[in-house]
Amino acid sequence: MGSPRPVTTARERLQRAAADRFDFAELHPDQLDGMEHLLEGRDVLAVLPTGAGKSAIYQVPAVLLEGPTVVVSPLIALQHDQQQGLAERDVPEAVTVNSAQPAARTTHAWEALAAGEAEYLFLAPEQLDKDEVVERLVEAGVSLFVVDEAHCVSEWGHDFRPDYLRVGAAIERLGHPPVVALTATAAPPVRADIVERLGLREPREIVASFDRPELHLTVQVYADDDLRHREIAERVRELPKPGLVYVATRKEAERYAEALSGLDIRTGHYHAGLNRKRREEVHDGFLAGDLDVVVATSAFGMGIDKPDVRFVLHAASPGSLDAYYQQIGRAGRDGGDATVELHHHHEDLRLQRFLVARRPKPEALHAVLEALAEGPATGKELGERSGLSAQRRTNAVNLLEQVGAVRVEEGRISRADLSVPEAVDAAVEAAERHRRLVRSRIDLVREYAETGGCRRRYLLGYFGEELGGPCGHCDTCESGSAAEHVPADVGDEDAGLTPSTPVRHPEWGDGVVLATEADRLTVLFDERGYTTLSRAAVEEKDLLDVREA
DNA sequence: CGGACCAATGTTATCATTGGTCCGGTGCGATAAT
Repeated sequence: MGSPRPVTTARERLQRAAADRFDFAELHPDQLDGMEHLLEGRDVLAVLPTGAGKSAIYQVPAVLLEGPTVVVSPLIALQHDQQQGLAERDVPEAVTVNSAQPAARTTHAWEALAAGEAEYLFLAPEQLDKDEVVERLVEAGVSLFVVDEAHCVSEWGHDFRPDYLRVGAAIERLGHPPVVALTATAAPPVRADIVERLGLREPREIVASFDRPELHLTVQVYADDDLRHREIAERVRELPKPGLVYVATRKEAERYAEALSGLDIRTGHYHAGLNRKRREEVHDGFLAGDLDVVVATSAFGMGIDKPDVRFVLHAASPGSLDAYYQQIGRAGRDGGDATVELHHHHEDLRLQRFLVARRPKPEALHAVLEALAEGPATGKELGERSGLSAQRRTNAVNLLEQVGAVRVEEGRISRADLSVPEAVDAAVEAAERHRRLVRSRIDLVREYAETGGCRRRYLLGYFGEELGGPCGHCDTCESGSAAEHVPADVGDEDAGLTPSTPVRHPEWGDGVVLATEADRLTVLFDERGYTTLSRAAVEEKDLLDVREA
C-alpha cells in the first residue's frame, strides 16, 4: 500500500470535479479531451451531437480555472436554460446579462461578477458591442471564454447578427483566455470560418461523427405546389407522432397547421411573428406531448431537446444543407427510428436565394467612413454619428475591417489609409463573394434533392465524412438507384483528389475538394463558392491541379 | 429575385398585353406607448 500519489493530473482533477460538483458519473473521452486542452490554456472547437454533453466541456474546467467564465449564447431562452441547469449543481452562481431581465438583476450580475462570486456569465454577442460591458469583463479577469451554438458565428455573423463577427475582437480585448466554441453541426468550411472569425489559435478540433443511421432519409420532388400540399397533409397523418414540419414562410406555417388540425391532428404552429406567450405555449405543448405536430419556420429548433421526435418533414427546401442537417437532427434523439422527408419544389430555392445574404447598402459603407473622418469612435458613437441602425453599422464595420479600410483597437474604430471609393468597392466585393458562397450552397440543396445516389452518403460527404458505400436504408438505396451510383474505386488518376485536398482550377482559382461521388466532385472555390464538377470532365481536361496546402 | 395579382390600356370588347405593387426567415437591444 503506497501513499497517495503526490501529483494530481489535470485529468484526475477534472474527473473529480465532474463527479463531486456536477454528478457526472463518467466523462466521455471527447469531453475530457476538450477540458484538458482548456485547462492547458489552449483553444477548442467541439462539434458534438446534442446530448453528448457539450456544455460539460466548459462547465467543469470553469470551476478549476481562477476567474469567471463568459458564455456567449444566441438566445435569451438558452441563457436561461443553462443558468437553471447550473443552479442545480454545486458550483458558484451563474448570472445573465440581457435586455429582457429587470435592471436589478443585471446590476446584481455585474456585482457578483466583480466580487468573484459568480463563476458563469451568459450573454448574447450584442452585449459585447457595448464598451462598458467589455470593460467590466476585462476587470473581472475572464479565465474561460465560451461560444455556444458556434455555427451562429458563420451562419448569422455575416449579415443577420453581425455582432457574431465581433466576438473575436472581444476575445482579444480580454487577453485571449482559452476559448471553446461549441456546436452540434458544422461542415468543414463552417468550422474553418468559425476558427478564423473567432481568432482561435491552433484549436484542438473535436469532431464526432455526423452519421445518424436511425434517420431514414427520403426525398419527394414535386412539380406542383398544390399537389405537394395535399400529399404532405396526408403523409403527416400517416407518420408516427410526434413530429416536426418545417416550412419556409410564416404564412405556410399557419396554412399547414390549419390543414393538419382539420385532419384531427393535434397541431401547433411556430414562427417569429408570434408573441412570446404563444411561442412558449407551442414549445411547452410539444415538449409535454400535448401537441403531436408543430409546423414551424426555422425559428423553432435551437434548445429543443425532445428525445422522441419520430419525424422531421420539410414541406419546403431550406437554404442550405447545414440548416437542413440541424433541423433533421432533431429527430430520433432517443436512438429510435425516425423518418426524415424532404418534399422539394424548385421554387423553394428561389425564395431562399432572395432571403439569404442580402447585399449591403453602399450608403451604409459611405456613412460609416464619413462618420469616421471626424476621428475614431466606439461602436455606439459611430451609430450616433452615422445615424445607422446597430445592425447596419456593425455589418459595415465588419466588411470595412475585413478589407482593411478600418481598424478596430480597444473597442475604438478608426479609418485606415484607403480612399472611400476603394474601401467601398472592396467591401462590396467582399460581400459579393460571401453572397456567391451562400447562394452556391443553395444549389447543393437541389443536388441533394435530385441525386440518384445514396442520400446519407451525400449528406455525410457534405460534412466531410466518407461513407464507404450506400447506406442501404434511404429511399435511393431502397429503390436501387443508389446502387448505380456507387462510388468509383479511387484509381490512380484520382489519387490526390480526396476530400480536403487544396486544388486550383484554371478559371475559378483556388479551392478545396469537399466531397467525392461516383461521377462528380464538390469543390469549394474561394471566389465562386460550392461547385460541382463532373469527374469525367476533370479527368479529361485535367481541370484540377493539386496545390500545396 | 421573380411570381402573383391587379388595374389600366389597347393589339379589344363575352379578351390580350403591359406596368406597377406586393411579398418572402432567423434575434438581439432600445424605444415608444400604455
